[in-house]
Amino acid sequence: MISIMESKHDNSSDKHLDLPLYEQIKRKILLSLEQGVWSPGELIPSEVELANSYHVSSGTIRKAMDELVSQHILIRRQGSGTFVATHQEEQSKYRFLHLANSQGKMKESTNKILLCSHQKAPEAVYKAFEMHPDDIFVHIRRLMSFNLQPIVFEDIWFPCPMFESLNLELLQVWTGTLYGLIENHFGIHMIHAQERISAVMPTEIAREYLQIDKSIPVLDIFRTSYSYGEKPIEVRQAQYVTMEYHYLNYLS
Amino acid sequence: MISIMESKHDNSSDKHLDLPLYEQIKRKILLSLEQGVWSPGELIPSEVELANSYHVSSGTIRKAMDELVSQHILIRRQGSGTFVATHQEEQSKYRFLHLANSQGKMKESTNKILLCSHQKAPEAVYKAFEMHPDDIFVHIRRLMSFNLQPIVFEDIWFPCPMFESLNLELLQVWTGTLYGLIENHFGIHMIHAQERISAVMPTEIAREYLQIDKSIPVLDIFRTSYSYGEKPIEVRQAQYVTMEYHYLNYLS
DNA sequence: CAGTGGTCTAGACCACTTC
DNA sequence: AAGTGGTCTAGACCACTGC
Repeated sequence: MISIMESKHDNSSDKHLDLPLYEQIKRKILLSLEQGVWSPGELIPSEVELANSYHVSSGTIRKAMDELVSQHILIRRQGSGTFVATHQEEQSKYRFLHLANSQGKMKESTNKILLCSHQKAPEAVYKAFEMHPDDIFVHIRRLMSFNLQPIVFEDIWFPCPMFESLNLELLQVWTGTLYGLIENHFGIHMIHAQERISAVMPTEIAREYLQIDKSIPVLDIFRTSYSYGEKPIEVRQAQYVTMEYHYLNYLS
Repeated sequence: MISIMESKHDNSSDKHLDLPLYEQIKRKILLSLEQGVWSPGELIPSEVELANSYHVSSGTIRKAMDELVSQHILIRRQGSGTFVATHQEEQSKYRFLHLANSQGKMKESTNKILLCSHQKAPEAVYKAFEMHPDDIFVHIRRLMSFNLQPIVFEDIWFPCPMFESLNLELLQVWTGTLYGLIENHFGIHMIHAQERISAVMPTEIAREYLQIDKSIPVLDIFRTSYSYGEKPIEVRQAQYVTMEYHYLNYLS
């Protein structure tokens, strides 16, 4: 295997000596994204330009990009170019929301912000961030409804000081998705998340907003979301009413 | 775009005139798998052999196979060849079981078959197969335990007459996974599944086997599994105790 | 019409497995 | 040593977008 360092470049910080070229390039692109060289939605250099600047063939660039495209990190548009993926496109609006009724689809949704404050977080939250009990977080509480029926009640946590400026007014003015706002105001794009799902009896406050009887169990969904660097960016704990809608998951 | 039909072959039933070559080849391979030309675990022809027999370059064959490999339909082993994927490898034993405790992993599991009979199925089941109320199914009931703790109680349904010969003795003799048995005795490989998850109070029979109090809610997971032809092969309804273990899902 | 990504080819060389 | 998949190249031509 020929590394970029040995063969052409004089990039003395290159640590990927034994990795295939396309893997080295993939990591360089990811690093550029992590460092904000290209922002969500932005056009990145064309395949031939990248091939020239990395001194590899365009086939190698394509192989590196193929993987990033399949991970929804980049988006190719034939004739236009390759773009940094964003949560602000219509198609990815429900990418992380696995909810459907028995007919398979969702009706119009509405989002109501119930509160937004800066405060300490419960243990499960600060531990997910590997932070401390006294650290301050932005806490957002909201209610999602489908067809005017309340379905999801959730508490969302972002760490300070990074998200210090996130406040109620911003949230209420913004008309897109929450992840779209995070991209727009902080330049951070969520690329994947993990959800831990269990069945519980709803908390009293959730039950009140979800307008269900206290005998009705709900899904408890604890999500941790990650951006490019594999560091957690957001944690949320949601309760889903699953009488009409269900959590849908595809296994492959 | 040049189709195989127009250019080289005389395959008069080719309907993929406008698809790229690699897509046409991918479908031909899938069709061969569906028709049982190659069985689970079997070695398929090498890339150069396939390139010769389809009259395309090896790069095109690779592109077709890349997609099938990423869908876990084929497995490449450098130096040995390309094989039809199977559920009998250690790595795919838990491919469809998204269960983990807070430490992230599962202890040893044991499977107890509670019953296996041939009978009519409830509405949700025969409808998922687009069959009729009077149709007969193989019904399997089983209990999965982790670390001796009962966690999953499930009712599994396979349609007759295809699975007529599936019986209690077969199940009790078999030491691998259920999907491994299905591959071994029926030559059918499950490639993906859909799960619909909700929170419910356990049924009385489930509660008894899962040894939980009647105040404890459980996950209700309705799974439909598919083989190559996108026709449903198996339906199961499971109840998961989520006090120690949780349903884990990765979003991307 | 220039520039982009999408498809396809032909072939070199490497890494690995099997005999 | 022979055969397999894995990496990488150089270049042709097509389909699509935007000016």
